[in-house]
Amino acid sequence: MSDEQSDDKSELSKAYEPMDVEPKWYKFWLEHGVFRANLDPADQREPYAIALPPPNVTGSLHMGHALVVTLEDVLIRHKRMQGRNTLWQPGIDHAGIATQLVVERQLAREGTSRHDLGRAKFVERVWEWKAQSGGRIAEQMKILGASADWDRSLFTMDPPLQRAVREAFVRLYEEGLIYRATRLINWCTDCRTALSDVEVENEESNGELYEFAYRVVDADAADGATELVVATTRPETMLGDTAVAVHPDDPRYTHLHGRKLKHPFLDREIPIITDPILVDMAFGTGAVKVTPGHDFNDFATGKRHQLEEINILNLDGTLNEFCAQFQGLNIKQARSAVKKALAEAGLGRATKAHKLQLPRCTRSNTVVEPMISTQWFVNMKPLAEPALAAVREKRVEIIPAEWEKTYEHFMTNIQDWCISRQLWWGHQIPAFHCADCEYITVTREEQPSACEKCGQNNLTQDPDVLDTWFSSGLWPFSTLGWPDKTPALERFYPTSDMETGYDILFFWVARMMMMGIHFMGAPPFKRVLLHGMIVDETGDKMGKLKGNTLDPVDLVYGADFSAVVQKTMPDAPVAEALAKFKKAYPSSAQMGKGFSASGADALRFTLSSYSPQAKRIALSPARVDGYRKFCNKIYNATRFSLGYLEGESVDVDGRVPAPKLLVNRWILSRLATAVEASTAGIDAYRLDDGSGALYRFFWDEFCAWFVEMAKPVFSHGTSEEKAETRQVLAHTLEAALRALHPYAPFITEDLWQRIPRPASRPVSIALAPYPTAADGRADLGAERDMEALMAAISAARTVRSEHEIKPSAHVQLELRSTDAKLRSLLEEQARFIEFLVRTDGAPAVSAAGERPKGAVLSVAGNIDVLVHLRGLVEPQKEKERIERKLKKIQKDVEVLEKRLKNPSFSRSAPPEVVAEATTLKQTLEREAANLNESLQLVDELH
RNA sequence: AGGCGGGUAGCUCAGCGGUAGAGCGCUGGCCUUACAAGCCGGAUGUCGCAGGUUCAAGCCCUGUCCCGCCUACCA
Repeated sequence: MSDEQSDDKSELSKAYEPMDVEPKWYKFWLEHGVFRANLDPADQREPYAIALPPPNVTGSLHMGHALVVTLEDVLIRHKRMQGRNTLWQPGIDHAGIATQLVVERQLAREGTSRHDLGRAKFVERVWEWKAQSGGRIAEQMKILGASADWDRSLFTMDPPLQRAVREAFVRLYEEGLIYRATRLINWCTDCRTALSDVEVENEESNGELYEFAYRVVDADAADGATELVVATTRPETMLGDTAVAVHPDDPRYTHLHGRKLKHPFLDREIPIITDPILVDMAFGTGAVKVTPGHDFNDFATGKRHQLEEINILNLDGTLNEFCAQFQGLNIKQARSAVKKALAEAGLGRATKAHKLQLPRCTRSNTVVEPMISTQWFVNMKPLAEPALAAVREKRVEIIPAEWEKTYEHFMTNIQDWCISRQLWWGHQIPAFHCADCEYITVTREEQPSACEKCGQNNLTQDPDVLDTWFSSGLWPFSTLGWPDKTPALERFYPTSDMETGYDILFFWVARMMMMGIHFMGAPPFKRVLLHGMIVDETGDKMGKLKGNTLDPVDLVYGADFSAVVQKTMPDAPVAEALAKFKKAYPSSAQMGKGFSASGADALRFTLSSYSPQAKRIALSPARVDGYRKFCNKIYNATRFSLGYLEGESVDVDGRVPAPKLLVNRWILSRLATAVEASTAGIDAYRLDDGSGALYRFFWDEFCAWFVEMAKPVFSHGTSEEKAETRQVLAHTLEAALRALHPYAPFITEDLWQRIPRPASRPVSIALAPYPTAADGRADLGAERDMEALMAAISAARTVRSEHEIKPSAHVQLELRSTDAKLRSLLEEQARFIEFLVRTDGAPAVSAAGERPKGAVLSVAGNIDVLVHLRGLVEPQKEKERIERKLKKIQKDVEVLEKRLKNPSFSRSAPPEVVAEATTLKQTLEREAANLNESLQLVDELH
């Protein structure tokens, strides 16, 4: 088609094509600087800021990102339209381990390694990689319409942020909150680095509980003290055992108190100790081997009993020189070798199946080993207390509020944070070791010239880098220029809302809270808005292996399913991958060969429509398709409107019209309600309510009733009526597009640019004011009258439809009511009834009368609706239908009657509830009477 | 083991004290001059189970069974 080119004045095609408009408008917004925050001191507008959770530099856009972008963009666009000075601060995280692993894999493919390259060259290489592929995710966010202030975008490794990180580290060190210590930490043997507690994930797996015996030194057969059987899930760690513990009150082992055990493989004697904390008499054999070097509980036990801590592992997880013949084996090999050796020595005992939790590295999925190591730590208690108080005192609100408990639990049980990582990619710790006096100089200087203690310049920087989340914790203020007092920091700190997934509540939100309060003296945001995790249609987590990942871009641009699965499971046969995919998304079966190009707006609307209360968001492609249709609806409604507005003189000055026609008064009243609901929904972080209110308003009220009723006005109305209706149409459409803009920015901009709008409006709808109730006109009388009218029309339509009257056939309609006001309403609105019901001339309105033969009677509140159907009805079918309906009504009436007869009901229930029940019962009874009458008449129909 | 959340129409979910809702699917009829990506209709629920509070209970309380997630662990 030639009419859908980019020329604004061109005729509109019949169907909406998002791909033809979306890229164009994004460019337009950038050109007009629509997304920029204003730092001009003269700008008096109230600020509103969100720090976008910086995606990993390694990442490409997934559904989780799409959700973040959508929710935050709705918030930002809404506030921007409300006249706030908005800042949506974007950026990218350097993602220490993740990025290092990616580049290392790349090197491995080239047959080299980071050790071959050396640290400096390797880091250079990572920067190169970042320059090539690090910007991709931002581009994908733009596809979704993200209105972030891209000019301010930052990378956590950028020099200003490096400076902020050094500053934070040095201050915490000077305050004694950062310290170095040797203790048991989580060690990933694959990443070869220490991990923090939150980077370890526990996964249940089936293991075994293995029992073996230690022989007692100087065994004395007389008192039975020959051996002690211990139970363990990790036999190989016996190489590091320095005690065996029993419960002091355990009668089975009293005779062994104070005795020693002989290590079967090592020249070591192991004391038997008593410890009521470690030992549960009922579990296993009641005797626990104690390995302080490789188990957190044993470590604590060792501290209580001054036991030796022996490290039996090399950094790569193989057994070290303390392990005699087992040296060099990896843990798995060592486990079976130790068991075999124990069995051969006659020490093996029972093996029982046992479920256990394996700690795994969140990055590499490798089993994490507790290991004694010297690391840097942050003392968390003093930081956590004020962060906890801020939430308790409601200075920071967490929404949904359930998460406050989780937050509280974490903050009160918080352990010190191990922040050093044995990696090369990241912020290197600003600590310098003196070769002469071993003193550690911690400094803001990039390269200090002398040791603070001895003054010599024999300094080497600590090789470790900081946990990625250390720099992320500073994000809300480091991005604004901290530690300098910049205008941006002055204006936008604290930020307003922090919106993110609940999965990083501990990783990120808690740390920002602590750092923000500590360094800035105020929490970094006023509200924490947490959304759930996106899962597939069956509720499973998305994962490459499961073949159930969805690429947001595929939904926006459209894609064949075969292409989709080839991308997620490149190594699997297409048929197999396709089967997995269809199983994960049953609704895709209805979608033919693939996803349509739904556009960013449809995807955004979909993502806005899920309740943020839900922990899991089961994304349905069919739902996206539904919102694609909604976009088409908006498009066509505008197309219809333009047909009546273009070329006419429509007075659109932004002032609310004061129409006379009922339908016009009504739609303005509904508009007021809808835009208020949208704002209320967004403000309460219930975007599902906000978007839903507009969806229903636009489709069910504006299109289904208002536009339909405008038709007879435009064809047969007086010129005043036409002018009035044009004005209301133009006004409502313009306001509706503005209301919809935060959810669906592209289509609303495109259409808004085409329709008549007040001269005072800015260059983009994104800068236009968000509509309020004042853009409509509340009119309760109009709402009440329209409800009666719509009910009557629907009742008549139902009768028509149930009797299978062709739409082309006109019927005679009679409307009766004992209410004089209703009668005059129906007379006034006769032409609309005629048009919408397709009646043969205007319906007859009367107070009461004989019921003519061959008429079907329906009830709409206080209006009886008679449709003359002589000769058009099949009596038998009609009879069955009526009887079915009667049964239902009678049941409802019974329930109501029972309730009304109960004396306590009328005594205790509020009067309006009683009145409601009474009228309802009357209506139902009237309907039942009518149906009974119809039943009698059916026989006479033919 | 503790904590949190959930079990409502075939599916995915809203509703959280006053006649059970939405989208998709199903179904009858329509190419009615904005939209067939549409229009006008229809059907579908012992609101996990058992007790209790209340005039009134998906909604509040107690117990119970499933399903998720989180935290901490019995070696």
